[in-house]
Parts: sequence; C-alpha cells; structure tokens
Amino acid sequence: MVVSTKGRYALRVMIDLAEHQTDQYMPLKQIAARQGISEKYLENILKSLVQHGLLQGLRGKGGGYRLTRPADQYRISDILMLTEGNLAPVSCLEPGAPACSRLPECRTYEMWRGLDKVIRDYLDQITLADLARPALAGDDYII
Amino acid sequence: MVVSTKGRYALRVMIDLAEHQTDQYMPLKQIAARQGISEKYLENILKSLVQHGLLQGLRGKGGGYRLTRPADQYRISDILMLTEGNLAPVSCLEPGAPACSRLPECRTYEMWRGLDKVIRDYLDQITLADLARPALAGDDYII
DNA sequence: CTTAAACCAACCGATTGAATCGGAAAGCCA
DNA sequence: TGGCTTTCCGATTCAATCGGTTGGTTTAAG
Repeated sequence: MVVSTKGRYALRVMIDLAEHQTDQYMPLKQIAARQGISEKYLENILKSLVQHGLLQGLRGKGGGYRLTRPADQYRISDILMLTEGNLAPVSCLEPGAPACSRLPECRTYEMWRGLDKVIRDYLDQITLADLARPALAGDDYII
Repeated sequence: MVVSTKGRYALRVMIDLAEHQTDQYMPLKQIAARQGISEKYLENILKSLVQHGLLQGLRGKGGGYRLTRPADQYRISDILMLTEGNLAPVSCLEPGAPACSRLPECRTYEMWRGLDKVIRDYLDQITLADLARPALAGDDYII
C-alpha cells in the first residue's frame, strides 16, 4: 500500500474544508463528525498539516481550521507526501535511503524509477479543487 | 511503499534465473550467493513461486529451481501480485476489502482507482525478458 | 473567569515485515 | 542400505509501523 489512513484522512479533511469554505474557521469537531473519524486521531493529522502551512489553525472559542490558499493550489501529491513522508513504491527510492551497493548491476532500479514517476505524475496533476464538489445550496449549510 | 523486500527479492531471483537459464536446475544456494540474500529467507519466497507455477523445483542432489516458461511470458505484475498479495495503493482497493459505506459520497474513490490503474498498467507492460540482460560470454559462467 | 477550541507528548495494542529455526521429505549416488 | 544434497514446510522471533487513545496545556472569545 502506498497510502495509509493518515494520508487518506488528511485528504478527506482537506476536501471537506474546501467544500465548506467560508471566511470562518471550521472546528475539528464538525469535520470529524461529518467524516466519521475520531477527533483525537484527526488532531494528530491536522497538526502536521498546520505545521507545514497547508492549513491555518486558530485556538479558542470560534477557532478551528481553514485552508491557507485556494483549493486549486493544493496538489494531491503535496498533501500525501506530507502525511506519508514519501510516496516511493520501494524502499530503495525513499528519500534518506542509503545508496545500494548493487546499484551498478541492478536490473530493476530503472523500472522502479519509472513506477515512481508514473505515480508521482498522476498525483501531481490532480488538485484539491478537482476532488471537491461545489457545495449545493442548502447542503450542510453553516449558520 | 507498494513493494516490500519479498516482491523485490522474488523479482531479482526470477531475473537471475532468466539470465542463467540452462536445461539444468539452479540450486538456491547459488542464487542466494549471487544475489547476496539469506538462503532461508529466499526459501520462503521461492516456495510460493513454485506453488503458483511460476517456477519448477526439484529436490535432491542436482536439484534446484528453473523457470516454467520463457522469460517474456512473465509479466512483472504477475510476480509482484503473487508475492505481495495485491498491489492496491490504498486499502479500500484491496481484493477482500469490505465495501465502504461512504462510497456513494466518497470524493476520492475514483482518484484511487485511477492511481491503481496507472500502477497496474505500468507493471503489466513489462516482462522478465525486458529486465534480464542477455548473458555475456564468460560472465558468471557455470561449470 | 468560564468555556470552546487547538496544541502537545506520551502511551498502547495489534498487525506487518523481515527474517530465522529446526526439522521432514525427496531424490541422487555409491 | 546409508549418506549426501537439496527442496519443502510450519512455527517462532524481533523490531517497526499503524491506528488510535489518554491526559493534559495553552489560547482566545464573550
């Protein structure tokens, strides 16, 4: 598996925020309820999204989270890279991986590179806006 | 990560066999030595390759393993599917996965399906023969 | 000064990955 | 027959990761 629940949940939250975007902050409680995910678990995930600048968080009453930029400026690969650490299909291609001593005679390295590229290209080309559905009138309307 | 050591090792062994193919059986000991992989660990991997008909094993003196068909008739996806169980990029797409109750409203399902297809298409199109290098004269010559 | 919310660190149980161990059965050869 | 060699097989180990929880601390609004 390339993508664990962490990445999938992060994506769902981002989409949720894109679909319910206002000038207000959206509290985690509401996101978690809508998405049916444990609040406490989401907390961990959103923390790293905030730390890397994909979301802005505000504490206290009236606080919550909101996107820091328009939905079409988030590539899916960015969101997944951040939560998963990397999207490499094999450990040889992971960022900090030690150089393999068999590399010069390796018959498979180029194939793995190709696979990595195919995955990355696919996820680079899709943005949050492509996945978020424009909100219907009256659909989950926030007072 | 889509592919663990199990799949990577299986692939390396298959390529090794393709490159050293004769009418003889190749003992595990030699494959393991050439590839620098633990014999005992490879044993497990080769067992499943034999059980699924990708390799033929022969016990006893003079025994070992050999391919059951020409190298260009093994798709990389077949070998990896077998050792990894599945190549799904997310658990939602795994073979025995329970149907997700959120499927009708899921914004990401089609995207995951697309990713799955991109990966599968890539690995379907490559065969063992594409990765095996034709043996040079005198290269790893077996007495 | 109370209440709602994000932030933060530590912990925990189950699963998976990567092997290893100790043999049993099969086939070759003398 | 008995000794090799080699595959076949099930169980076990050990560490890391996954998925999630507990319990508390700030921060901000009213």
